Amino acid sequence: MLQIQDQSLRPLATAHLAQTMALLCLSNMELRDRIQAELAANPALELVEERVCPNCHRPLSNGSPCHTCAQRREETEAVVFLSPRTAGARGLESDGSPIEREPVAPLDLAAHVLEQLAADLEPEERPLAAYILASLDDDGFLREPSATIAQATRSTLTGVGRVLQLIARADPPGLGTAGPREALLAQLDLVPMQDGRVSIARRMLRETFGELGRREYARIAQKLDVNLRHVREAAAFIRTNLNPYPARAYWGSGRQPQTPDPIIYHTPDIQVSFHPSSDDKTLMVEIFSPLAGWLRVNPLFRQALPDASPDHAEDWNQQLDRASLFVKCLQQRNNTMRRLMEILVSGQRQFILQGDRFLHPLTRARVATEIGVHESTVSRAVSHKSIGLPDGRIIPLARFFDRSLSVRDRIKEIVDTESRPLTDDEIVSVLGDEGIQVARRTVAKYRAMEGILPARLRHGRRERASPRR
DNA sequence: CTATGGCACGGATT
DNA sequence: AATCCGTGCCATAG
Repeated sequence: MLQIQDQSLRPLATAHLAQTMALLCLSNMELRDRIQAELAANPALELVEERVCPNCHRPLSNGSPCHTCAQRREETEAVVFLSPRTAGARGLESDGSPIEREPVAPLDLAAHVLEQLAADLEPEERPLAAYILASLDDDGFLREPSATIAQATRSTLTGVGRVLQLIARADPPGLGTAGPREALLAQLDLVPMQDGRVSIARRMLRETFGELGRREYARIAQKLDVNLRHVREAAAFIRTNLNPYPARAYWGSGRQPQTPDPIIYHTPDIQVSFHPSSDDKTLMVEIFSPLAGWLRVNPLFRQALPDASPDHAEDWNQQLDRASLFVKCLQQRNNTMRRLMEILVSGQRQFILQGDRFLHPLTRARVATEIGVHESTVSRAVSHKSIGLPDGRIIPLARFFDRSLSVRDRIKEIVDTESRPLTDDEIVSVLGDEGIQVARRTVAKYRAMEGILPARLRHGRRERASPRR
């Protein structure tokens, strides 16, 4: 008897493991879809929408985290818990990073561009150019199809095309294009140095624009059959050197501090913030749940089981097993995520609070031994997850394991504060003085990753302070 | 001649 | 086993 039970349990155990692994590498959004699919397919599974704390299952009055769970363990520096708040899709540009619309007065912009084009425009093209510039929206895009414009201004289609080309190449580059993608492409054509990074960037914009917006670099690398590192470099290049909304560009003295991440599609899977208790030393880490509510095996289904007709009994049993397995796997996933985050936030506290420079070197293998799981488990737990930091930034969880981030951050600062463009070799020695030993070639790579142009091309950029001359 | 990017290699990481 | 990362070497642009 026992033998039989044992044998029937063994495949269950491996199934358990396999499914836990499969669930572990899903992001919150993916997990939500997965759960919904399971709910639809399996009547034995039930979603209880009652608001309870996912940690202790005590009822919650409002939507806030369970305070008994969030507040216990006063002495620790971080509290990690599963949050009853759900992470769903969010509006394109709602909270988080307020996008300040800096409405460049359309007239000024138009005048500025017209001035530049004066030399290249045939006299009879001037009204056409003016018409186009006046039709741009706040972002600098042209919503009207060329044909309509040609009709309205009594010009030819080719004429419109020619003027559009000129406008797109004028000072805020990318004006008059159909959208962010086209604007970026137009700007890309103007980059002085056409190297591999630029051509990858171009392909990324052309073929995998959606993935780029979602930061799915791995998928892009796969689709384009390019090294992942090159994809990252190209993405960084786009981010720092191009502007998806041409009319919002400041070509003034102040860099563009508000451009970094205008495209945020999701809430993070995890959010770390300051604990609301009086001292602000304690961090609070919420692991968002994918759905509002919690899953369990439907008790009614279980009760009904003995009454099942013989031909259904088999099916029902199977569904029941499947449902309880699924619930267990989810619990396991939660457990692993919680332990992982405990290690991460306590080990990388400085990084979270003070920025990239303070990321300590950390490997997945070390974390794995620390929490006593296989390293591939850690790998899965970390992948495809994003985490929101107290300062509002949303970064991939995998960045906690980026070995070169702190050095790259330092290089960025060196370049930002340099009085004259420093060569890579000079940067090497500056870093050396600070005790950071890296090869010249490595500095070049990091520079590329950050989208920083080489010293020679860093000269007089961004000095167009005012449109007037 | 100098600064920099491409390629490729070996060791570490996943 | 596959992939990533730091580096050295070499070609090339300026």
